[in-house]
Amino acid sequence: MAYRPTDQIIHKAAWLYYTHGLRQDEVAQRLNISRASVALYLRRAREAGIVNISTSTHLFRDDRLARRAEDAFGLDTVWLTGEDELSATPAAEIPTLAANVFLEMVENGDRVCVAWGRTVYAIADAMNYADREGVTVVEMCGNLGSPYSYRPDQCTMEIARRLNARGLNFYAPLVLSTEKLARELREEPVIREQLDGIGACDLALFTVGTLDTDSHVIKCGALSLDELEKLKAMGAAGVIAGQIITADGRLLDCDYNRRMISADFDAIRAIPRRLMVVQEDEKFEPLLAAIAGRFFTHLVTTSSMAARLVEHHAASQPAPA
Amino acid sequence: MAYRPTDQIIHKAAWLYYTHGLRQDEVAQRLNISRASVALYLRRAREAGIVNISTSTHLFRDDRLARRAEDAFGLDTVWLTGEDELSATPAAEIPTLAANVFLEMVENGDRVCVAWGRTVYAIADAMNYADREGVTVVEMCGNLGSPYSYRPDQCTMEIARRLNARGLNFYAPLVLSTEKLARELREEPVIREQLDGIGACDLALFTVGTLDTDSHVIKCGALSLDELEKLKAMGAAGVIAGQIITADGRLLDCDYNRRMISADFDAIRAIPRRLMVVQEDEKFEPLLAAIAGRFFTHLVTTSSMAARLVEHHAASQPAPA
DNA sequence: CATGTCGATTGACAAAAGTCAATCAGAGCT
DNA sequence: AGCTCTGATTGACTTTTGTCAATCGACATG
Repeated sequence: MAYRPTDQIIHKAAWLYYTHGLRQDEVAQRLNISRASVALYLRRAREAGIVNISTSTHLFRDDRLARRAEDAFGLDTVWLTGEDELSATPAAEIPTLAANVFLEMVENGDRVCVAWGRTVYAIADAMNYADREGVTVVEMCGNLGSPYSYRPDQCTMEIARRLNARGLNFYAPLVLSTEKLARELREEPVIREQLDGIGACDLALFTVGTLDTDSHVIKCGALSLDELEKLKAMGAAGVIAGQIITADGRLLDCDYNRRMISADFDAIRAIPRRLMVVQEDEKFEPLLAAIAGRFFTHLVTTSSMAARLVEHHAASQPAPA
Repeated sequence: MAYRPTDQIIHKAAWLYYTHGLRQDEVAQRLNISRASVALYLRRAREAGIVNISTSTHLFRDDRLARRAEDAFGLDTVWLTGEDELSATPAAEIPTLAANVFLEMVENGDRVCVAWGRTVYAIADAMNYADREGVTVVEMCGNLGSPYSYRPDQCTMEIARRLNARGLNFYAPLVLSTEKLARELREEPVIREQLDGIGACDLALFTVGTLDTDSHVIKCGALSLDELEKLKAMGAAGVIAGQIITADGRLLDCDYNRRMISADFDAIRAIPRRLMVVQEDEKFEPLLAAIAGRFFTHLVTTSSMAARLVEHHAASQPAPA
């Protein structure tokens, strides 16, 4: 909030250049500094979100397939990246698109809730700096040591930084060793408050996880391969905010879930706008489960995934009126 | 709404250039067009609001004087342009600043209400293109032939165009020749609906007018010099949406006002965010009247005007607690 | 069918912006 | 004071971007 001394001149340079359309040398002259400095300041201004450059994401929504997916699953909006010339590797485009969509969805004063994981981190990384006001970013679930280069709390903090927002971390691990401890921890006032705060959010950003051998929960060591197999036998189909769900989108009744500190599903569904981002083809089944559980209202994914979803939907619900 | 065929490629070029940070020649190569075309498309994208470049207006709010003005008059936010190096002619900076502030205030789905006049037209002219969704722009009052190069309805339409919004004009003149006719016209369903719609707006943009010999109402021929003198003798202090107000911000009880088709003052005050923009030093008295009538919640003006306002306030309300 | 018109497109050149090594200024330390 | 480190600033150079006259192509018209 409080501007550092040099921010004043950066701000002035940005105003003259971007708003008044002066050239860099004119700005330099006006502010009595070298043109090289102006160029530097302008980069700073863009990085700090003093200047916002955003590209409309309409293009990705103006797509037959996206509309059909919206209709099929009753979603507010679907954005798709195709295999066109926009990107060499379509999947890698997802985080960029998601970051832009997310930025368009955040409004001043919003309280937003983010999950964590590889995809969410990639989104944070691809996100532009923006100067929103009064935004708060909270975590959706407890933390976990991570095998990747990031930690869950860094995810939240990075997004908060990009949005010029306040970031609040969860002061709890994701999974505890006993159900009793989890229950007790959930009743701690600090934790209780954080859990209760999730339902009061305006916007959520999250993904659905797989239950493969190289899925997140396994890699983080939260779950052993043995346990995984047992859970799959019990009907585990995907992971939402750390919690295991069944194919019909309900919380799987198992010990693991009971040892968890994470958002209550009703709280998640109480958030009006919920953006789901799915990058990997392997997440087809988990995504179906997430749809069944009505976990999200907005979706960013690949065209091929959307095609599979729509096809599956048509097959399972034959002959509409 | 519906994109013309070439918009697709403009959109793609904008995405690759602004979001992915490719150079123009790389974009050209990727899309199989010449680099010159890319440069052209990018300009179009900026003009059409597919790409938004905006500069934060914080700089103009981070000002002691602005804060004092906010406190003194209970306003939400005040933005000031000073006599610094940002502009050769400080007053000419006002429309630019106001346009940027206004753009920051408009949110998707808003219904905004704009008055008309030289200042509002200058603001429309300085406004960037933006791609808001579901915005409606309505006029605040009836129309009048104008001695300047613009017409009231053009004001509304221009702002609508810049916001990619729907513009609705008032189907009535501002002043009629008899009170009876005005009353009858106000009861016409079309007009009634338009008048009623004003209170349902989310945001308003307007100015306060003077009552000098070269003021708007005179120049437009709505009022003769004789009438003007009489009205001033009756306590006329300024003009809000065509209507004459007294120094304490109330509607002046006169024949002229009764012949008017314009927004009801309570309807105006029912709009949650109301941006007042004042450029000319001569508008000091009218602005005081507008403050007294609590017509606005946000203000863009010059530092010198703000200084006079704050000084006046301090003098009239001595020794606060 | 030739001809005019209008917008889209391009190549070539001029203008503007980006970059980087070198320099400078100040803070902190011995 | 002298030294070192860090970050800001700049001049000189390179790369990228903006512009515009010329050309192309589709369509309408005499």
